[in-house]
Amino acid sequence: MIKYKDISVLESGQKGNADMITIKEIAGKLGMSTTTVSNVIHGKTGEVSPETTLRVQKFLEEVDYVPNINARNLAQNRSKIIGVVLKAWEGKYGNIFTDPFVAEMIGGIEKAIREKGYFMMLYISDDIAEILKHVSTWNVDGLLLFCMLDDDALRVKKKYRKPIVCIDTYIAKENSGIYDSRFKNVGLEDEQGTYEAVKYLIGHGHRKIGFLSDNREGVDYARFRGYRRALEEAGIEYSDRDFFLLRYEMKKGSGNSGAFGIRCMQDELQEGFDKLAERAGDYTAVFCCSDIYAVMFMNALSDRGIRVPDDMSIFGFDDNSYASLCRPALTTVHQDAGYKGALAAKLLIDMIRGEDSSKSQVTLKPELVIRGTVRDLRENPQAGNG
Amino acid sequence: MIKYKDISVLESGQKGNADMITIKEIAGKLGMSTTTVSNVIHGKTGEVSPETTLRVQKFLEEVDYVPNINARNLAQNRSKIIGVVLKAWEGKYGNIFTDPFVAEMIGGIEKAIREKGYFMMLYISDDIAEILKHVSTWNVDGLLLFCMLDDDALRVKKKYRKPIVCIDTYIAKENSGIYDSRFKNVGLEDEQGTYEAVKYLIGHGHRKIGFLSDNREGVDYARFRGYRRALEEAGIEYSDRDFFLLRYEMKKGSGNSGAFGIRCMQDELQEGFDKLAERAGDYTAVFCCSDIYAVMFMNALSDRGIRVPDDMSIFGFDDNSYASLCRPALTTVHQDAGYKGALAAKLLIDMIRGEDSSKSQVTLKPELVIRGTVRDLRENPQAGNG
DNA sequence: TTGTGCACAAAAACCGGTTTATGAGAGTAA
DNA sequence: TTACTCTCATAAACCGGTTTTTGTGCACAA
Repeated sequence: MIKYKDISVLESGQKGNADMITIKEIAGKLGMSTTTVSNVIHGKTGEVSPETTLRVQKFLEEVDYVPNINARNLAQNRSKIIGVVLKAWEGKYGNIFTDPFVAEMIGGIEKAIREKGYFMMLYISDDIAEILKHVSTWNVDGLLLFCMLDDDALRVKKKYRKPIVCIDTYIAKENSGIYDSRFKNVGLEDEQGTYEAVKYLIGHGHRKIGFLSDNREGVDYARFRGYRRALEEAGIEYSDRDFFLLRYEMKKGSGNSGAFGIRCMQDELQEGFDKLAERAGDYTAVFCCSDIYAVMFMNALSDRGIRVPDDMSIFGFDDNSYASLCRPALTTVHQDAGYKGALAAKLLIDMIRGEDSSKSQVTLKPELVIRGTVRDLRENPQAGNG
Repeated sequence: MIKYKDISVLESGQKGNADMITIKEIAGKLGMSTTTVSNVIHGKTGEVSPETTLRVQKFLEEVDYVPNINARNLAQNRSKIIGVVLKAWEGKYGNIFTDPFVAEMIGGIEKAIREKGYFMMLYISDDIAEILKHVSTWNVDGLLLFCMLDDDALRVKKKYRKPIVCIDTYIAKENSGIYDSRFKNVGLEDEQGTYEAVKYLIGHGHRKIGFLSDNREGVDYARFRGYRRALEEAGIEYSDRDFFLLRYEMKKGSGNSGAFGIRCMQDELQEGFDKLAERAGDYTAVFCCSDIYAVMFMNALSDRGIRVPDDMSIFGFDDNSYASLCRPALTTVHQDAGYKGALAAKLLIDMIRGEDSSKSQVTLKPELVIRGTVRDLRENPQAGNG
């Protein structure tokens, strides 16, 4: 009976979001077209006379006009939102943010995104199918992927048509062709960093050196290669027993049955370390793939009376806040998580803006940070080492 | 010359987001109206015949149709996004996420939001003006505020017309009227928790008890009241000297010049604790307003040879991951940050959905967690206390 | 006087969905 | 036969912006 238009005339535009004034209403009240108002909003001087511009600006200010972002995004086919996706289980040790490395990285990402005038949508899931489903609906301008292995990253790329930057994804050689103007990676020289760390241990007289991690993929595998290289170079033999593998299971009965390694439930991580600590006797040093694991391992050692660094030396990785706060402070491989995240975000936004920076991969360099958890076993330590 | 429509006819709808198929195109290819397709998508059986429904569903599957979220949001005037806003300086100790309490809370929030089918936009700023500016443009369905004092929360409420839940905002009595169906708060019995902690210290023979914090507002002020109450009850006098106040400055020269307290730059926090530790001699125990400060303070003590708990007892607050990982493990007041965040998110989404749960404030109860940093000073300790 | 170009503003198409109003045809009761 | 209801489908309005196209009036050159 009554049509939309009639109603809107009757109620003079009081529909929908009642307290939001629209550009049409403004144009109506000022007796001009929406184009003119829009032009003023976008600072298109030259299209509008100075007087009109001023009049519009004043009015906009008066009514505290805020554009409807959905309408704007629809018209411009963008969103100014960056999707940040972590592929992670809940509770490696609590939730993924509790890992100081992740926390620092997210902080760096958030800041970079914000400073570039974008916004950040954060999404965590272990289920790649779920991730794929959402990724295509979000309509975000770009994607930042973290904790994602080859296959998953490839699948996301196939599904999502806009720019993507991965952090710490190690694309296998056979897939390395996927890097293009729409897909980049920011990583770290994990292998080299670990190589130098283990070389440092060897240089300080260690020969029985364990390698501690919870997996054999991605970043940790790169670190493992560095470890192996350092051992080989020093003529030290490696056996699988030297791999302090801690497999934890999300749910009872899950987890692929690896040939070796300690198993534990995700919420009983410390128990897993306690068991690993039983094997410590044969070693003088253990390289740990993350600081947090290093700290938990140190606690397990200390609980059985093994002192660090007197009885056992520990090398960590990341140099996160735990490393400097724990006592003895941790000797570790430093990487700047915040910077890494920020860099990835910047690369992504450059891609979104079409300012493409030729580089398809950026690889940062780690640094050793010597603190108090490595003992010098040499009989005549050379000067300058400690 | 050539109008839009002509072009679209010529190119058969190949404009805009080239790889996105629209509902109109689908309707065209199936020879039906968009209404019908839309009805199928929304599961409005009863409106569409079973055969048509099936035919549409099959086709949607085939072309892997994904609705344009901006168009949908515009039409429905919603976004399915929750805005999570932290008012924080960068780098209290790194960035705000590095605080395990915040990290755990964000984790809880993210999970709750995701499980309810919403998405999370994260925004951090110390600048309330900037926050206000964005808050009104985002068009998110609801807002979760954290680290926000009275005034700021009120200003946000004034600017943003949809549901808001604050976490740990202590609305002063004169403003308590702001709680309504659009505004709630989730908090903790901070005063009571601290009261019990300090009472525990007193019960273990401590009389000279310091209170350590970096501010005198919000949550920390509530804790301070609990501390004072416990002292008073035990007839212990308090002087401002007992307040171990650590004021840190974001930029040189900023910071209101308080009457007392140690000052330091934000990136020299440990130095600040070192100075605070100089005053430790007069005390047998210090209650710290957060675990992270407790750990840093303990490190400062240990650096000057003061042993915990032998020479000095420490009580923390939060029971975050540092508390259990540091050695000696920290005696502290436990609160479940993840749960707190999740609860706030759930409350908010209930409000968005119109399922209002009468309660305008939810206050959780803390618990003491006794570990190894408090010494029993009594000459004849009663049985059952450690 | 007649173009021609320019500054400015308005009209209308468009983004891609959702939703209301309308209608056609079949079945049924009066 | 008429009227009414029901089912299924379509047309068209609508959300609130942006952007292209068109139009008008005026100055200036030919």
